[in-house]
Amino acid sequence: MSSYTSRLWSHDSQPQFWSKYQVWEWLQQVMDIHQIDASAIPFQNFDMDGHQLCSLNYHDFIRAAGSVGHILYNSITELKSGGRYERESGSGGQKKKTITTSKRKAVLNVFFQTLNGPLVEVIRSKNTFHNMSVVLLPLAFVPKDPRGTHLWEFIRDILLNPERNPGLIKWEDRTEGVFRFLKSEAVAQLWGKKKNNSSMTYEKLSRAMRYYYKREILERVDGRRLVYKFGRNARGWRETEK
DNA sequence: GCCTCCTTTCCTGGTT
DNA sequence: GAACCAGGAAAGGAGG
Repeated sequence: MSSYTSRLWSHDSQPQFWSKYQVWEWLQQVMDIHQIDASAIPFQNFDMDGHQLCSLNYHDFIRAAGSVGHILYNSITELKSGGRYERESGSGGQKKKTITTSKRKAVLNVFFQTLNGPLVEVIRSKNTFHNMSVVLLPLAFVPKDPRGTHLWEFIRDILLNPERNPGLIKWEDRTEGVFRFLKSEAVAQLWGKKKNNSSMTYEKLSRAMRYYYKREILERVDGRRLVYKFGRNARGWRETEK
């Protein structure tokens, strides 16, 4: 009785009463169980709550999710009938995934925004699901950190939305993720404003940036002042993620 | 209350 | 000399 699926779906409300978020949870669940690549599911077609989801017929699912549609349809049909959805034991003998309640709760802290936005890679780590994996999701589906936006995300968002904050930071090499601060103190002030810290300076901000080197969110760019580069653990800045 | 994470602050020393 | 870079150390704040 500790399986991920039974924990998730046995005590939750009927799918008819799911929120949008719970629909997303369910999609995640099906992806996990069936080892489906997230890119195979067009999430934008499932921007709906449980009531709307349950009103879809088989053909709607095929239209919305293509080859994965029948899996989703079977899943939701089982859940609507009050059953627990679990993957039938296949020839591969794959183990069912498990997740603890506390981790589940961490996921439930996520909230929804609108569905417009680029696709970004999301690392599922100990704060979400038990296994480290990477999935591609619409930005609006990305779990928000309860602590708020991280500095590197703040920087990334300025780069991705230059019209909002023109002339602060610019790409030096878009494909490589290299960028340069044009107005370092102005960026620091903006960051400070966001954090309600009027004493923020570029000196302090840059120290925080340097901590990202170790975590490979940023990479060093030797010999160039005010120049940084996104590292392998920075997500959502690549054009291909849109 | 303790722990972890993510900064924030201060600092020293080096480089441009 | 100013601005920036690098990184150690300690502390703060928030969530789990």
